[in-house]
Amino acid sequence: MKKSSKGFLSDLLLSIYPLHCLFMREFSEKLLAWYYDVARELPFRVVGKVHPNPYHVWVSEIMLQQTTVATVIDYFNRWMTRFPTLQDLADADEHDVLKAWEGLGYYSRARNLHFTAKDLVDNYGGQFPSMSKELVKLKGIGPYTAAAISSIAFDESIVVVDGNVCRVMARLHMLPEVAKALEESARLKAQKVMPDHHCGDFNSALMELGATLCSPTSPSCEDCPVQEFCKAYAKNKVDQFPKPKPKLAQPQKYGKVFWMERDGKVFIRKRTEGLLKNLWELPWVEIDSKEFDQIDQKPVRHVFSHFKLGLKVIDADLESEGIWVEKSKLLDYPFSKLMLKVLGTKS
DNA sequence: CATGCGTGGTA
DNA sequence: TTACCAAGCAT
Repeated sequence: MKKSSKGFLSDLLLSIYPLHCLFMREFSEKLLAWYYDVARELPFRVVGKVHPNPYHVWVSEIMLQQTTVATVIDYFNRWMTRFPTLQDLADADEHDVLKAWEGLGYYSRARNLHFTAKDLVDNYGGQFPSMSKELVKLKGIGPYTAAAISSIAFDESIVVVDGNVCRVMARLHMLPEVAKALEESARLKAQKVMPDHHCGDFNSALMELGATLCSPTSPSCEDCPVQEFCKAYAKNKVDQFPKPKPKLAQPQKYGKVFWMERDGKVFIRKRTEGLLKNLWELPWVEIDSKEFDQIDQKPVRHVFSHFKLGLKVIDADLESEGIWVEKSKLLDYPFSKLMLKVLGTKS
């Protein structure tokens, strides 16, 4: 390399690279300092060092998908009592796994958790891979969860990109994208300020910031540890980021539930596919709003992720695929929240 | 890449 | 009451 070009490069690096480094370090250090100050004690979190138990991290991260911390805490504690180790989960019956998940929603998470526990025991020597690029191959583990496990339990320097991180990055850099495109922009921006160590803490800090100060509505910018880096704040446009994505209306559906009781036994059936797969239910069919209105019963209403459902319960006596269960044994079976509401009306 | 997949909290 | 949204993944 010629002397002149080397000098030019040196000048360039001296003028740009240190600035970038400085920004990176300042941002990360200020964010981490804030997090170490405000971090809550949680049964599935260890702050200040690498988490010693990948199984705990895995289970908690799966539970935390689209689910609030407050809801997860009790489920996590009960789960670890019921299935203390990966091996315990691998050895369990799916019935018991779904029962432990009952009420938490998105039940494929529980089915995949069980599947992957067996997969890890059978094919990975019961050990978790430490790299996110390996973890992501496991069923139920996507880019978010893979990065969460590898950073929190193995200190891999890879960012998690969830709704919080997308929102924080969208505001810091005034990112104009929405949905998938925003996720990729946010990933690039976040990875640039990702430190080499304390990676799990850094990721947790980013998410905690989004979950508390940098909230969707009425963020607390005055208390923000990284306010000085925020472009949207500087331009007084925090409320314009991230850009809202167009949403579609949720259809309303109706149904009638058949309450069948003989000799103290109640008829239930197991769902075998699709929505709420492998959970149990009282038999029911979808009906139109006209028939729904003609049934003189107080409706049970429930909101699913993509439609709303109203159900009315009628006494019936017919035959179909299913089993008869003692009323007192009904709750041994895993039901969705919807069915628990329906059962609640009959007790 | 858009859509299907639960539930609870909050404005 | 409605609308929105929360530490996503599979297909």
